[in-house]
Amino acid sequence: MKNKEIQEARIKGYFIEATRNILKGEGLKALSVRSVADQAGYSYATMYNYFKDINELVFVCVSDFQEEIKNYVDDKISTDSGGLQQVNEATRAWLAYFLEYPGIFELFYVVRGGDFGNKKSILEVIDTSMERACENAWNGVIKSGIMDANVAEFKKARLKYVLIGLLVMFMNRRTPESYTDFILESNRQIDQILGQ
Amino acid sequence: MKNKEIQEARIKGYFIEATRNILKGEGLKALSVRSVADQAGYSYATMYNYFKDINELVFVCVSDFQEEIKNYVDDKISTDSGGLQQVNEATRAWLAYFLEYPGIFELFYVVRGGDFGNKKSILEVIDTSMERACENAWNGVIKSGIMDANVAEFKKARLKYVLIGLLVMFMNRRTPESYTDFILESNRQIDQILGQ
DNA sequence: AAATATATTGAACTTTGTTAATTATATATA
DNA sequence: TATATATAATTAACAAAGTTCAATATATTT
Repeated sequence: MKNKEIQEARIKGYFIEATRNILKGEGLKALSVRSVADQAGYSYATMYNYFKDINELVFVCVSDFQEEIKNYVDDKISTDSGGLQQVNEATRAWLAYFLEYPGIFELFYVVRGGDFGNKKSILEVIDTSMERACENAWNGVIKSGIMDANVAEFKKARLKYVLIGLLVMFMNRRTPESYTDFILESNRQIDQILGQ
Repeated sequence: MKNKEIQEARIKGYFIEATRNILKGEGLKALSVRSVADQAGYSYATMYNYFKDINELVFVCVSDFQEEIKNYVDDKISTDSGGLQQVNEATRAWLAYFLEYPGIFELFYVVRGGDFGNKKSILEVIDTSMERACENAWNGVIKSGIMDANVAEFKKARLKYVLIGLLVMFMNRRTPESYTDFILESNRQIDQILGQ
C-alpha cells in the first residue's frame, strides 16, 4: 500500500501548504478550518480525515518554519565577517524574521493551542529556535576560543529571554512605540550582552 | 443625575468583580460574556449596556490587578533588608505574583484583544508594571547613591525583558520544564543583572 | 393612575470547531 | 464488464461564543 501513503502525504501537504500561507500572510486570526480547506481545495470536514484537529495541523508547520528561519539567517549574515560580529548579525537576522512575519512569532511564542504542552518535540524546536538558527556563527566563536563555552551558554540564554521579552512587548503591547525605538533597544541589548 | 451615575458605577462594578474572579481563578479560557454575566447576576445582553464589548470589560481590570501586584510586592519584601537586596526581593515577588495567577500574566502579556493597541493608558500600566511594583526598593538604591540612575534604568529594562521572556517560555511553552528549573534560571538571571 | 423613559432580557444571527450521516469515487471480485 | 465493497469527500447539523435587536419589565414623571 505504498501508493496510498504517497497520496495521503500529498493531500496532507496541501493542507499544510495552505496553513503556512495563511499564517505567513494574514496571520492566526485569519486561520480557520474553513479558510485552510478553502485554500487547499477541499471541504472543511476533509481536514479531519488527515489531521486530528486544527491544532495538529498548525503544529506541523512549526518545524517547517524553523527550517525557513535558519535559511533566512544564513542568507543574511555576511561571509566576510566572523567571530562575535557574525553572532551579532545572526541574532539580528533571527529577530528580523519574526518582525517580517508576525504570524509566525505568534505561532512560536504566543498561541496556547490545545495540546501544545504534550508535543515535546515541537516545544524543543521553539525553545532552541534562536540557538539553532545562529548555530554556525556561535560555533565559529567557540571553536576559535574567542569565548568560553560556558559563558557562551549563559549569553545565549540571556539573549533568548531578552529578545523574546522584547518581541512580546512590541508585538503584543506596542512597546516600544515605534519600530525605530524597538530596533534601537534590541540592538542595545544585543550589543551589551555580546560585548561584555 | 448623580444617583444614576452611582448606580451605573455600581452595576459596572458587579461585572468587573465577576471578571476579576474568573481571571484570577480559572483564567481567560473560562471567561465569556455569559460566564461573567452569570456571576454578576445579570443576563449576558446586559453587559453591552455598560461596556462596549467583552474586551473593554477585561481591560478595565488591568489597573486593578496592577494595584494588587504592587501591594503583593510591598507585603513580601522584608523591611530589615535594603539596597540591592530589597530590589532583588521585590523583583522576585513581582515574578511570584504571575506564577501564582497565570490568568493575570496572560491578560498582561499574552492576550491580543481587539483594541488593546488603542488604549495607551493600559499599555503604559503593563509596560511599567515591574518598575512601579518595585519602585520603593529601587528608590532606596538610587537615592542612597548605591547605583547611578542611568545604570539603574538599563538594569530595569534588562530585568523586564528577561523576566517577561522567561515567563512567556515557562507559561506558554513549558520551558524550563519544571518549576524548580524555572526558579533557578530566573534567580540566576536576576542575581546576575543586579549583581554586575 | 397613566404615560413615558429606562433597564433588562430572550431570541436570533454569525462564526468557528467538530461529528456523523450521506454521497461520490475508487477498488476488488464474479 | 458489471456488480459489490471499501474508501474518500462532502453536506448537514450541533455546540459554544460574541453580538444585536426587538420585546418585556421596571422605574420615573406627569
